[in-house]
Amino acid sequence: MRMATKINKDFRKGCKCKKSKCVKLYCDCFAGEFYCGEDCSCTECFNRVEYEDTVEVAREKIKVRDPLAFDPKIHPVVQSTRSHNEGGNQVMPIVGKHRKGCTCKNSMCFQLYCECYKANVGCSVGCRCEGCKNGFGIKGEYNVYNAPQTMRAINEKPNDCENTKLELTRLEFSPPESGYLQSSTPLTSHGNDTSRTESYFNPSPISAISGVIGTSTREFDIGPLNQQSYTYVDQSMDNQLTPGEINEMLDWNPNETLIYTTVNNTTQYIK
DNA sequence: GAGTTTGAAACT
DNA sequence: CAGTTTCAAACTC
Ligand SMILES: [Zn+2]
Ligand SMILES: [Zn+2]
Ligand SMILES: [Zn+2]
Ligand SMILES: [Zn+2]
Ligand SMILES: [Zn+2]
Ligand SMILES: [Zn+2]
Repeated sequence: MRMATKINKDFRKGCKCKKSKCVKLYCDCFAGEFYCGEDCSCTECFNRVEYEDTVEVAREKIKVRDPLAFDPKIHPVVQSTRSHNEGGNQVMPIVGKHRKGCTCKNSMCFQLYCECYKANVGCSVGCRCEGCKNGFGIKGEYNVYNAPQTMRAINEKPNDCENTKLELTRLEFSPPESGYLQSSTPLTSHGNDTSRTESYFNPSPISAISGVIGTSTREFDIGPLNQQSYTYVDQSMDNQLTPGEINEMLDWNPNETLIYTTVNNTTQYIK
């Protein structure tokens, strides 16, 4: 099964390293396991194919110190799900968490100095930032960007929709404090096109007022064992209200239980 | 472009 | 681990 390919728009702009010789993690090219290219204006660069042995030694040395050094820094957070076929489930990571978290002291996490902000993700429990003002999610604040990792998707038929093609995907998770949140999105059938754009509903109360916050375009593939896989072509966040602003508008208290369903594009609060 | 600020990476 | 230094990018002017 092929893994999803991330397309980073700012990908590979070229480094300007002077002292690291581009064989330390200071160099973004090296850190991303890329050789330096034409766009780089580095000095005494060893991060080139002709020095591949040197590069390999340098990589291994760093891996001894930290085996995860070259792993992705941003881990996806499952925040939306939709059924695609009988019993099938596709989950889409839109947002993520920084693996280590940041340690910002003076930039308040709203400048590109902050690795979380730079990666378009909110600060999470792993961050040790001070005075966090990360617009994607403030550390400790309960919002979709700080979504807990314990999430599961449950597909079921709504009570009075037995004879329809409607199916509900219920996303459940336990908020950090207490409470219980449910979100439902109606099943939609899909055609034979291999590339398409889908909209996803946020599992938090954000969907109650703004609906779509993220879109993705992806290409489907049928791999060995008839497994469905896909490659991301593009992802974007449309609604740029911060989670904090949205939660404030909703007067949403994470300690309260909120249950609602969305059927035929109508949101109904159960209580 | 030069100089400053910043926080991750590297080092002790 | 913690404290310090090094480093390249982000930022400012
Ligand atoms: Zn470099
Ligand atoms: Zn480079
Ligand atoms: Zn280089
Ligand atoms: Zn930060
Ligand atoms: Zn952070
Ligand atoms: Zn922060």
